[in-house]
Amino acid sequence: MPEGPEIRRAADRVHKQLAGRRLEHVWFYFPDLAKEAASLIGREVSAVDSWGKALLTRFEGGRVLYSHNQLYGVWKLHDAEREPDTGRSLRVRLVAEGRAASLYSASDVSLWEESRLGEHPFLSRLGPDLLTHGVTVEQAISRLQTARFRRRGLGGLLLDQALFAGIGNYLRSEILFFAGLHYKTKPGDLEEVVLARLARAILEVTRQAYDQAGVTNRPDWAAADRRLGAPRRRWRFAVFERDGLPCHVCGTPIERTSVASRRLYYCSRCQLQPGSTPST
DNA sequence: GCTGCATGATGAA
DNA sequence: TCATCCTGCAGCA
Repeated sequence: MPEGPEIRRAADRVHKQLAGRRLEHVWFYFPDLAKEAASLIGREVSAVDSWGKALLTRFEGGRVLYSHNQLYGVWKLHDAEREPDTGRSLRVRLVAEGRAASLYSASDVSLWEESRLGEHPFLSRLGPDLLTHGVTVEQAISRLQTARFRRRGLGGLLLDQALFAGIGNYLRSEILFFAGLHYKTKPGDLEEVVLARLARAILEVTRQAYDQAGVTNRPDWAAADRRLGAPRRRWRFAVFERDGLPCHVCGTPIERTSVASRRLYYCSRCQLQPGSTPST
């Protein structure tokens, strides 16, 4: 569950499982944290939320557990008595009133004092979270026009967590496709109306990924692909991982390239390179 | 069994 | 921009 929307969904699930309940057992794989586990017993889990791809579990008394799943971490919810059947390595287990949440495989976990969370090396560099910080289209536009962002190509820029926290590699391709923009486009070169279209795509695609559990494809396109019996990875996205397949809008085969050392998918006809004119 | 790749991020150059 | 770390897994012997 790697990108922001999926981390948000994980946070929701852990929140529902533990929030308002008192911890009776805490286990950490990491030696530094293991020493502190006992100090959390008896505290209530006050809330679980996320900021970009970071998940924050907050405890009564101002303690916060930071965890980052990177590419492979996963939270599992279960009864305290029942060990989940997974071959993965357990990193964190929180048990409150018989209910448990276990984090597997993640390697970036740390415990913080709420008041010092601003000093966290990763969190301190994050831009606003598109889902939790209620970013508006107007705010997104003005952020894209900020001096330190406006001169950078969107392909690299969208992955920069300092712009907006939570956008990852599949959202990048999807957002650019729905905005009809090429990855080399720079926000500073865009007319107001196009910039607004980009800002809306950023917000809407991210919101849809959250609502639809990571499905960013347009519902009717996804339904059509699904009817053809395509596997999930083929109908989940509008362009991502669809290289060679026809664009849903114009039929041109989707292309794959590499931008900022990550794969990026786009339609060369719907997402024209800045300065080029459409061919007929 | 081994290799390469992954929805991520860092640090050196 | 590149190598590197983290871990799991798909694909291929």
